[in-house]
Amino acid sequence: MGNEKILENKRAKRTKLYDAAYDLFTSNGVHNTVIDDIVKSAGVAKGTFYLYCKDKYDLMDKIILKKSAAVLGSAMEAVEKERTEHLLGFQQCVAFFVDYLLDYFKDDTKLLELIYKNLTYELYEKMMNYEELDSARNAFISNFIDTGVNNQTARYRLYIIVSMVGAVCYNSLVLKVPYQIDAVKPELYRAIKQIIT
Amino acid sequence: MGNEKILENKRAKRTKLYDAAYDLFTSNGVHNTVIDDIVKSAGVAKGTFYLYCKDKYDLMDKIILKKSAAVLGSAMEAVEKERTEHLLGFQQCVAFFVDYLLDYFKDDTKLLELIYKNLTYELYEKMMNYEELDSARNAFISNFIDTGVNNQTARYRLYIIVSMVGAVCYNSLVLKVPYQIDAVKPELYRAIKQIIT
Amino acid sequence: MGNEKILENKRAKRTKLYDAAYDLFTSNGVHNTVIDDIVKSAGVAKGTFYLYCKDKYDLMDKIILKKSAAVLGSAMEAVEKERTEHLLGFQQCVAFFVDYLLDYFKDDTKLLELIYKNLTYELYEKMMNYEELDSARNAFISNFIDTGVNNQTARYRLYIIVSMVGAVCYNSLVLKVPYQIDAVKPELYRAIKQIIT
Amino acid sequence: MGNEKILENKRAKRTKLYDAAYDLFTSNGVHNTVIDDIVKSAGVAKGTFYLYCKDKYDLMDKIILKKSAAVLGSAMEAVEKERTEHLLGFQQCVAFFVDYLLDYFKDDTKLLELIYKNLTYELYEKMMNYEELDSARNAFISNFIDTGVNNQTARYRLYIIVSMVGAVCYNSLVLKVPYQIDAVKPELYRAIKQIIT
DNA sequence: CATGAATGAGACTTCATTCAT
DNA sequence: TATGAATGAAGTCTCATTCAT
Repeated sequence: MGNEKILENKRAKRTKLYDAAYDLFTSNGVHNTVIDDIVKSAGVAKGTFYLYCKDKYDLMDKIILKKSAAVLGSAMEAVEKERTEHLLGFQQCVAFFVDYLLDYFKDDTKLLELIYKNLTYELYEKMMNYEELDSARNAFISNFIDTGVNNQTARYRLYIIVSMVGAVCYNSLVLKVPYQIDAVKPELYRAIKQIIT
Repeated sequence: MGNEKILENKRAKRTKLYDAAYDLFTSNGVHNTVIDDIVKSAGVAKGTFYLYCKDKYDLMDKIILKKSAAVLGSAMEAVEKERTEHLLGFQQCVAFFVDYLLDYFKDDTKLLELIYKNLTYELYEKMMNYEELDSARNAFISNFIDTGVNNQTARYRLYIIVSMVGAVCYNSLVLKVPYQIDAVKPELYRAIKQIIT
Repeated sequence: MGNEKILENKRAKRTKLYDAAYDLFTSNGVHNTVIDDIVKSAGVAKGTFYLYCKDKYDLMDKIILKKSAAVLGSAMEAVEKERTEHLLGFQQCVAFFVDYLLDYFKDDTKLLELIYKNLTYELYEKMMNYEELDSARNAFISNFIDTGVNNQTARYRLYIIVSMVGAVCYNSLVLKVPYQIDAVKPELYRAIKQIIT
Repeated sequence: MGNEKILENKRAKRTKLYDAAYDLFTSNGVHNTVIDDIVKSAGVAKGTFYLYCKDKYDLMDKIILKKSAAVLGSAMEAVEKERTEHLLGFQQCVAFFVDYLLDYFKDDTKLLELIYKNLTYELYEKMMNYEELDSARNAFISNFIDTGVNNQTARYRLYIIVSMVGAVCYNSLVLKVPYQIDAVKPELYRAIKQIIT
């Protein structure tokens, strides 16, 4: 029945809004993007915007959440595939994971910037409630524990590694100071290895 | 002559503007502070603002620069004092330096937030041109080299450490996720030590 | 046949719309009630609203008309019952009538407000075309004439009394200034009596 | 100095806004007047509006207050002049006062409508705090007391008279139903006299 | 008849910037 | 220099109404 068509239409509208907003947010910044830009670019009426989001920042949060989950999800998938195919050990898995993200964000520094600049407590909490991520983190932690550290320590070290990698990525890829990512990479891997060991 | 007094007056106005803006930026965020708030709080007329700054973000940059330099300067001074008084080794100096900043920002998370959220390429470059910081960094690097690494490697490791400490500080002190700074601190110091070694 | 059921359904929808709108109009004011509120509260679709009313103010008029007629009708009924049961004289009838309305609106000031604030020429005319009210007024007038005044004078005095009672009610019950209705009541009755005499 | 000119300018702007708004409010109704109409009609920029009022209803309140005070003030002045010139008694003063207002609003029914439709508790309170009105009311009350009633009773009767006159005025002049003011006037005066006596 | 997603005109409000004094 | 009233472009958000299903 027609219900199907309507739902399809709604999905299309939402997608158009998300895509348009994503492009504008990453190209011009959230602050410099106005709702008029978004709806014009999406080809919908202004009122339609408010059927799908409370305001600009609500839309931004949703986009960041969606994109982050997508990136992390594909990274985790890639790690898992590599691990089973090539029987990677824990350190190799971590290195591969970091490598994957570095490569990804190298080609999409704008997304990294969007996420990094707009991460808030609330957004972080929401992100952590994504079950897929949770399972990945647990896998990470349990592998870590196998190396002989206790659970809490493993969690702290993971946190430190993630913070470090994120910050280096952001500085080198987005701010582009003071060193290019490729130059720092060997030392970054060494640091990770040192922390894990 | 009166010239002196006029200059004194101007300096006072500028100071009032800076102080008012700093309080508002850190309390309510840069985005939520309008120029009217600043001039009202500073007790000067709106037009006066434009005699001293190009716009809100120009003022913000100047404030961040000034405050950052002040914090880093006092940290470096403290390290130097401690070093000569207690004959600290390199690792101890680094630990003391990090400790100083952690303590400082624990009591002033708002400044950390202001700096972190608004750091740009341009601002970073300007900050690096402060000679005082430069000399400190050089001292750091040369100490580092004494441990046996080459100059470039030392610079990369310093960069990684600074990024890591900054990110952990920001996450734990400003976003307050996922762990409190005091809980992570031992592992953070261990990570620094591992990277230095 | 199903025709019956359809009509029943329509009546139910209309009733739901009226009831929902009445509650919202009296709780939040007509101005602050939007059509979305009404249809949501009534549990019907937005388009349905336009099958039953031209717009918000059309619905308001209908509601005011219906409610006013109901209140006046029950007041008149009560007077008539009292009159035949206790053989009330003219002045007593008037006092009883006013008393009835005062009591009624004391418990439903919101309705009084709705009526008073939105009474227009058109609405007044429509209200006067309700035959029940007409017959009541005629009874009133003829009783009045029996006291010795001519028809036109009776009508003027009735008009003055109604205006006076309405205004005092509105001020004391809705605006609640400057005096409470119970305090003024004795003087109000005295005034009515003086005008009738 | 130039200060004078600036103040003069401000006063002119305020006056232009008030006058434009008054004309629009009375011609088209408050609801149908938008801020754009007001500023266009006043020949000022939209932002200027917000230098002088919080919003449309704030401006309305101020206008009602100002106009009401002006009308009541001139009525009171006229009564006083008449009283001293022709040695009017209390009843004659009341009649003259009512007559004055009736005449005034006959030529300016729009103002009466504006006041009546938008009178609120808050506005009423503010109006009562105008000292000029207060002194007039006190004169009225004390004259009333001279006729032998106690203070509270005098106040109640005054309140009833004001309500009655106001309602009859409004109905007859604004709604124009059911009788013209000139036809009802004799009975209205009789009613006042009866209440006073 | 009933639905509710979509529309877009239009209302309100803010605020960086200017400029006459 | 210093002032602060005035500006008006630019933004946010609402909501009555339509119409395809």
